[in-house]
Amino acid sequence: MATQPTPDASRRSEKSRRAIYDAALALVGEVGYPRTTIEGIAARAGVGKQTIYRWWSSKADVLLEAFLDLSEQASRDAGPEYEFAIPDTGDLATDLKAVLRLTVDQLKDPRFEIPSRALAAEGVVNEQLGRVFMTKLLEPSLLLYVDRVRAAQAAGQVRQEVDPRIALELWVSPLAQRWLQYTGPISYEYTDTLVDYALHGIAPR
Amino acid sequence: MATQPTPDASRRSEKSRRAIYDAALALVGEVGYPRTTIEGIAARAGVGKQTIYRWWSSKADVLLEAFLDLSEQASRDAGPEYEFAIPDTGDLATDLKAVLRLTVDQLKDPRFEIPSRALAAEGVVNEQLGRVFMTKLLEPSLLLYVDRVRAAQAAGQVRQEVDPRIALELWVSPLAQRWLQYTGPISYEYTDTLVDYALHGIAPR
Amino acid sequence: MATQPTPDASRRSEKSRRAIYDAALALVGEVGYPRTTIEGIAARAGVGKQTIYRWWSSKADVLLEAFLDLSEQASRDAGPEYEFAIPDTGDLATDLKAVLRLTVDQLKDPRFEIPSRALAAEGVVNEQLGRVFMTKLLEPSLLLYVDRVRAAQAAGQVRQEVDPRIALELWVSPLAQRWLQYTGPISYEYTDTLVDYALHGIAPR
Amino acid sequence: MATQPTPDASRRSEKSRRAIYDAALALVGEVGYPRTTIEGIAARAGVGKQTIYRWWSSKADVLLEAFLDLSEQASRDAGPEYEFAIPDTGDLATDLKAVLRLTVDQLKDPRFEIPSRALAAEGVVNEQLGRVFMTKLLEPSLLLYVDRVRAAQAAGQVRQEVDPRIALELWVSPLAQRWLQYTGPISYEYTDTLVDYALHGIAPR
DNA sequence: TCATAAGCGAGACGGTACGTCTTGTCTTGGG
DNA sequence: CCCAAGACAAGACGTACCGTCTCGCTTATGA
Repeated sequence: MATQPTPDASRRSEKSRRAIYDAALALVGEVGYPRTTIEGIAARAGVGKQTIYRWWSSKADVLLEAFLDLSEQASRDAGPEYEFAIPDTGDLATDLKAVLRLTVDQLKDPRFEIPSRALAAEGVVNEQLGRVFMTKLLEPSLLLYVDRVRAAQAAGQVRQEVDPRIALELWVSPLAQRWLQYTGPISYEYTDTLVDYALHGIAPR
Repeated sequence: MATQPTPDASRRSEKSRRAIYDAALALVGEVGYPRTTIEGIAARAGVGKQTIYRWWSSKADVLLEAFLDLSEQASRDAGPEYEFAIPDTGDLATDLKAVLRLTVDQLKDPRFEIPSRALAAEGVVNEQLGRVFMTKLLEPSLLLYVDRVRAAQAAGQVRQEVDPRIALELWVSPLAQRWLQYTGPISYEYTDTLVDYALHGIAPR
Repeated sequence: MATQPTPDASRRSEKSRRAIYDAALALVGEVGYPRTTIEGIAARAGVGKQTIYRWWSSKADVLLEAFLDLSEQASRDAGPEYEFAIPDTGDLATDLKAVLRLTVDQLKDPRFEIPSRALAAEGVVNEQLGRVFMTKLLEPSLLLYVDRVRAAQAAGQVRQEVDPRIALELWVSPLAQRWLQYTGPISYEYTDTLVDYALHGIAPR
Repeated sequence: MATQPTPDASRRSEKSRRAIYDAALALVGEVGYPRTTIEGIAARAGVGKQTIYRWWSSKADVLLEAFLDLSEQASRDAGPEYEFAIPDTGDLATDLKAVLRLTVDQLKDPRFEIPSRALAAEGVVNEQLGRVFMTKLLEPSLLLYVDRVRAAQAAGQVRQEVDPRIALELWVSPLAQRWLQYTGPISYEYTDTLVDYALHGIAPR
């Protein structure tokens, strides 16, 4: 993410950065990722192209940071500890279903959908970006599930030998794939079902 | 005088089509999807650009057909009914683990990996292509799982009320996501674990 | 003047060439040579930039050909043998003065002045262009003087041992320098004087 | 807060000025005028760009002063009254031929040739610069010729009614044009011939 | 049998965007 | 308050591809 001869970050224009984030997100939302261009972002942000090339290495990179910034902002707006924690009512199924319903809502919020879909797509084909996308955006959310599953193990609601990192994929991945690859519709009923199958399996009990 | 709308398919050059498929797959493998261009495919195939534009609507479209063709070829080579059927030994867990191990191998075969990753990525961002990709490439494989799960239901190995279309996502989606989004390593042990969790859940039995 | 991989001249668009010539001359006239850009020419001509880069190697090259074309056109318009011939009334002084007066008029015609000044300037600093400019534009006119001086030698009006190629510089170069380098005003009186000095010298007769 | 309009010349860094002159002349010599950039001069001189923009208005302006400085230096080095005076042996032809031979040598000295050619070219197209170039560099030399011709008139070697300012163009301009526009080779023999033609004309005596 | 109309290779065309370079202005921190 | 350093908005550079458009050249009927 470093550029050619190491520009001096302390002199960086905060105003330009903000304008670039805003322009990038707006354009992706309006015309889609492929038709969003660096020239377009620069023009919309009222910024020279070089200012973009100085601080980012690619369109994907700009958008990734813009989206990261958007997420952080949303977190801050939502209040300190409140959001992005998984509730622990004592009943794992109930808690997972609740969180997944929120996730369904968020996946359908166009404010997030278009840029995150664009980034996910780019990450599929561009491994470097994919890994950053995973690390910075996905991983933190997944860790919350790991914690919740561990708590459930302590409470005797999940078997001790279960690997939480794999367990969470039983509900996260199906939802992710339906969303990303249009392999099926997304609904509260669907996520509820996923949680049930994940907890109890499909075999006769 | 209408040129584009109705090219006469009966006069189509089979040689050019083959050359285009080969060039497209070769280029995607060598330089990656984004740096594969229609001009490049045409030049490599020794074909005029118009010959590509006459028969396909986009780079993604060319690559999709090329990949479809490659898959069919592979099927034919592998023998008539042999491949792509899920075995039915009577034990669902055993059968699924076996098939998933084959899938793991195939995902790591570069012959398939690069083009299918490229198509999957494009499909994420381009809904129309995504749906074709889903319908033509994914769906047929998924249906095999549906059939196998139905058989298992008939044999009393899976609960009657389970929706096979959702059940299969318990093992297919986690694997797909790890592969597509680099969210974790892929191994036989991992897929075996997925099958176990899917069948019996993570809750105490 | 050849471009990268030898474009096929027979397929060249005459319309585009004309449009480029017109746009180039117009722009040089309106904003001057340094602020005339290839992008500007392309935009004004309604032409892709590549069409310019395909056929010309530089802005100077475009303008040179445009100006050459303009000159040829002017010649054709003026009638076959009529223009650009030096009259031969039998009196060298009279003939030279008449031609130089026409030259003075032409140097002051803005239609010619701006582009030819621009080309001359570029030719000063760019030897390759300078030589083409000399060969294609200046030389033909100078040869007319050579012929006229030779005729005068035959008529006994100029000494036999005089080199016509040098002689003509006695009136052409002073005029050229005043025009190019603003070293002095240009008038009929001035050119008349030049002819007198050139014929009879400045020493007492 | 007015920065540009009135820089305080008394605080000007002499070291920077010298470094800029040296860098400018060196770059023009090495890569030619068009590829000499203000950024390049600043970098080479170890100077901020603003230091150039503060004191000069353009690349041409920098180079003009640098060249002027170089000429003055050369004058000083050559001794007080010695150089740049036209000898007066009593014979105008002899004196002019001698001076022109020195001029020929100087025109071929690369130390002077590249920058002065660059300045001359810029002056052709940029009238303001052209006039400064004329006034500061050309005029002083031409005045020497005016003086010498006047002396010759007093001595009866040149006709009284001859305008010295025009007379000198008979030998200066042809030489200048051959040099600037590559219209012919430059040699001692050539300049000698020019002097002869200028003094006695080309008509039979 | 032979014109005739299609597909084809080639590649010029009008465009758009790329990533780089330079301009002239502005800002920061050091002396 | 000059200076070195360099970020900034602006915009031209020359290149790469896009998708459309002609050009001649097979080639394969169908009149």
